[in-house]
Amino acid sequence: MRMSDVIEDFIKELFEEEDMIEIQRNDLANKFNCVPSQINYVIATRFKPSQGYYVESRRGGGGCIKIRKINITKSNYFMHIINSIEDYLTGQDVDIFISNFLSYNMITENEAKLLKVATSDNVLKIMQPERDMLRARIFKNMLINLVD
Amino acid sequence: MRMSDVIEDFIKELFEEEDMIEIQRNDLANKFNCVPSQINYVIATRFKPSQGYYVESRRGGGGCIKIRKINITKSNYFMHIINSIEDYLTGQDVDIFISNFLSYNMITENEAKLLKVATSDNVLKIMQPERDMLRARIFKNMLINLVD
DNA sequence: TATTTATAAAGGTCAAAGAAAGTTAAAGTA
DNA sequence: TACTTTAACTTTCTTTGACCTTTATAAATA
Repeated sequence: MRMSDVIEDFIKELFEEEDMIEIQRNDLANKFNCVPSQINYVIATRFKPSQGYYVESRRGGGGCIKIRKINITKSNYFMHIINSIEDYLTGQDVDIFISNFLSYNMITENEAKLLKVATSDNVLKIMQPERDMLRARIFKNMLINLVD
Repeated sequence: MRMSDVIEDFIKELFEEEDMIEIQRNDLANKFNCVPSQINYVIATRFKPSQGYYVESRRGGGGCIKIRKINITKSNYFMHIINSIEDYLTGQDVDIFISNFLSYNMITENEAKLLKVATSDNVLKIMQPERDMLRARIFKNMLINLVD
């Protein structure tokens, strides 16, 4: 197992209790017997905002690195999306939503495929504008069921 | 016996215990005294998706190749169900299918909810017999996406 | 006492070296 | 001819180290 993965796991375990953790770069580097900049590497690659983490740090004596886990709860996120969808929805809109859900790890690959296919033109196969209307209903209702 | 066949057999033996295996290209090449790219050749010719395998890999230090074997019985089962569904499908039929899928652990709870809601009367809200027809299309197409 | 200066203690950046795996094309073989 | 083996080259990710910037604190000075 890569050193970076070990460090990543260690940091993620710290989040089990708290939403905001503080680490000291040199301490960590010491603990895992690596150079300090490897800690930066791990943070840069595994704790990006797109992965739901926000990092800030302070240098100098007593300095430290704070990592906050942005916990947009899944239900808040989905409810917001659901409310933002009007009565009609195009296939393109759906694609954009789904790729966002995936990049925020809100849904699984399988769930993505189900959302996509159940709202696809090929499957709905009815006239416009009823099709976009039906698509909106199906999509919204599916999302409601992903809110846990 | 060809080197490629030996390597193929070796990899297939690894699947006896697990559905997902991890190998290191250079290690394998070393073990069988061949060039690393021969491993790629074996994977490309013997572990294609059409042969029921799905491959992903990571480069760089500690990199590896993961091969997943898709569960044939599961896909057979789904394909059988899909083929057995005619042009029309009632909400009750759907309920029965879903509860079977769940009891055989073929799908997750979330997937079940998605299948259910995307085919429910409340959501489809169109006249019969078009409703049962649309339901059949949606349901079948969703299932197709759960195969593998 | 208040302000400046020096020093040490953090963390940051970036690029080179290293470690895998991927690609492709030529050569060999059945 | 089709499949296999080999090897050179490419891409991606990780590790390492040298050098930089910021901050806190203690010492020196006005």
